[in-house]
Amino acid sequence: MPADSDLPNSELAASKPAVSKLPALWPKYLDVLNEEQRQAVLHSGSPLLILAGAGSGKTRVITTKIAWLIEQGADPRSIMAVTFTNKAAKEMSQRARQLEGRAADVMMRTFHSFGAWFLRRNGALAGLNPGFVIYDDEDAMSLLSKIMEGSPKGEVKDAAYKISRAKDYFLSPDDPALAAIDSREKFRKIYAAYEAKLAQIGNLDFGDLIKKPVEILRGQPQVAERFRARFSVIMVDEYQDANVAQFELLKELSGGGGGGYVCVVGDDDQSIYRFRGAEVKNILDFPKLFAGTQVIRLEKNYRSTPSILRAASSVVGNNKGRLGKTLAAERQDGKQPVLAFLASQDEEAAFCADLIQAAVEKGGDWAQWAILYRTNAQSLGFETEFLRRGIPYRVVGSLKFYQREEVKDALALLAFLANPRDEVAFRRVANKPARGIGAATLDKVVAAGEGGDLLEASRLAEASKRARGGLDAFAKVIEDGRRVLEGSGGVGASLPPASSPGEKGGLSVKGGEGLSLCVFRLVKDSGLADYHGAQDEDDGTQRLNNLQELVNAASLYPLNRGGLLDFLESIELDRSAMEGAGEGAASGVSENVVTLITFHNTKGLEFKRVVMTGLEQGTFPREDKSGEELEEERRLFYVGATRAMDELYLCCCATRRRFGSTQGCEPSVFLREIDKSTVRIIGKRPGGFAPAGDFAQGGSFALPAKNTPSQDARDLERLAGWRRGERLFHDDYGYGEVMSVKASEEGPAVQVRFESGQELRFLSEHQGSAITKIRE
DNA sequence: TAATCGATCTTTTTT
DNA sequence: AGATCGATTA
Repeated sequence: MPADSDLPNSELAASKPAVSKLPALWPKYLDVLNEEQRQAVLHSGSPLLILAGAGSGKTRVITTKIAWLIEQGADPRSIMAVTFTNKAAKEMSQRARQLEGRAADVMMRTFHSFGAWFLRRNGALAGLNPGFVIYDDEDAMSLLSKIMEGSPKGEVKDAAYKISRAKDYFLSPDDPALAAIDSREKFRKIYAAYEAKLAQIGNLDFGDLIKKPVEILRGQPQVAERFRARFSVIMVDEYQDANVAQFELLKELSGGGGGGYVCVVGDDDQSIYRFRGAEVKNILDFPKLFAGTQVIRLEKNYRSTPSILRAASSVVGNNKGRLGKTLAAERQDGKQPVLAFLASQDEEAAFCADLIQAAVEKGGDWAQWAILYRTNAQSLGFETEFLRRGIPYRVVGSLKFYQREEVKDALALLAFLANPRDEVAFRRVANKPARGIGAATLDKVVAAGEGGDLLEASRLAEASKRARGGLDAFAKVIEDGRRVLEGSGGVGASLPPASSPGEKGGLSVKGGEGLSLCVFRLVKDSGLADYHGAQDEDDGTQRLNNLQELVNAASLYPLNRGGLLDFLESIELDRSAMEGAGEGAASGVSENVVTLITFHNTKGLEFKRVVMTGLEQGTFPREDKSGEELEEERRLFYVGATRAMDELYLCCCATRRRFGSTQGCEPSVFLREIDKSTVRIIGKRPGGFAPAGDFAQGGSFALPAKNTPSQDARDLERLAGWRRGERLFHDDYGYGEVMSVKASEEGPAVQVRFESGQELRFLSEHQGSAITKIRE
């Protein structure tokens, strides 16, 4: 748990680390570091930029540095370490504590979590509602669609995206630079209206969690002073993913480098969040904006074998906009990376399952394996196959749980309880389950509320008799919930819920602990539990179970307003928070299971064995990415490949189901770019064939002996597995088309013309060759 | 106001 | 293929 007060630690804030005598353990901690790592740990004074390649011991450096600073006398509470993901924050905190127990008091959070923390304490100064609830993208969309009523969904989506980007770039509606995002006056107005509405409701979106703190720090010098005094050390991990607003926040908190000590760590080759505003420029320009910056490069890779590293580097090397690092492998070479051509995505799943099962039979752990894919949707095929074969797995961060309708509904009830001005939440649940409140009535209530308390408004607003009954019922649910929460309602408060907890309806409160009681009460009394429970009956879903999980998760929070806000915040900011919370399994402890994960989510992780799947044009890289976007995809490939310690597998399918129909795929450009000498190519490729004559380099060729000169063309084509006009991909020559199939002394031979214009003759039926058939 | 049936997309990636 | 959306109908 991070320190919870923002009071300055004046007496300690000033204590700058001074290199002096080392306590007993320290030689050990420092000895395991290489020269550059040690320099980075011991560095002090000027701003520091650590350019850390993949697997170069970045986290070790940061955590050791934190421990070192504490050891040197810095107050842990004066140190702030910011990351981008909760997972990274947790790991950093854990590892730092292993080195130095007092690191538990260091503020280690994500940027957004820090922003929320800051705003709860200082937002009131800027007229913000300290009881704000955080809107996710979906909530922001529904708010916007109300503002843009009548516009097609696509336009609303577009506007929502642009507003989000605008905030990433620290642009307000009145900023002239907003034109860089959308120059239309119409957009500026929409953005302004959205901001006004959000302010009136008193809630915040993700972008606000960064942007508002900057505005407060700029507008309220005394607050800025307090924070600069409080934090004398600020460290940022994964700095290549910082957006402009986050950079501004860093500047304000650190006093522009003139105040505390600033240390950022990043790798331009691993910048993969440009699409949401990350600016590699931040890392390139850091030395310019923080005067006197010292740069330390960590270029020794301790994670991967040389051939894995070479494969990864050969691809990312095709990018133009790079600082250019040369990562040196410190490990001995091991198993060559394998490039496998598969016939279909089903074979891909089977291939992965085969690999894993074979390895586990030889005594390996499931947990050594990770399956990587570009989009979350791809996890399904693997899940099905693994389930069938009994391979234990875990899908990381598919964030499905909080996107589920029933969970969003329950959260909306809580959000409305926390903030009765929350129009989005109100509209979502007021008539759920149906209480006879239609769209017209909802509008009436919102209008009557005039941006104020909608609970009050639902009591007072004019409505038809039927709608009146519905509104009263809804209001009662919320009022009861409030009474439970405040515990001050005398009679009503400590009383058991109207429907007693325990059995009925399948939903229960375990021991009636904490906030669970309130969540249970709301979900039950609103009728949501029964409503979704009925759905389960109909189509065998698990909605009630999901609601139960939510109720259980709430038990960790106290039954009061603060607990409610904390609960909602933790859910919005850390969607993985609930993983494993439900099954009662020992949470936290890593289980022995295979990891299914998107490329993006693997950042900062490592696995002994990694399978990169879906390496086809259109899947990875996605669609027609080009220019800077293609470079980002390439970096994503690099991130994925460098997660592997011992073994790396690359899969490319000849066909893939997309939108219902099966389509032929061409191999990813990344496979053309990859250094072929570092990978072993395999593939039970139907119709695959071997290069003939001069091109039959090495390898064991099982040439078909049969050769019947009398065969007609059709037989030959069947024998060869190729027809005239078919398209194919050759690892060395690229795309080509079959011109003819003829008999030869060595068996059926296929004449291929490549895009380059070059024509080559190949023999058919060969294993392990360099050609893939492209299926339409 | 709610339910039902076609038409129309859908898949980025995350805080 | 499946979900989602919107217009049409009860």
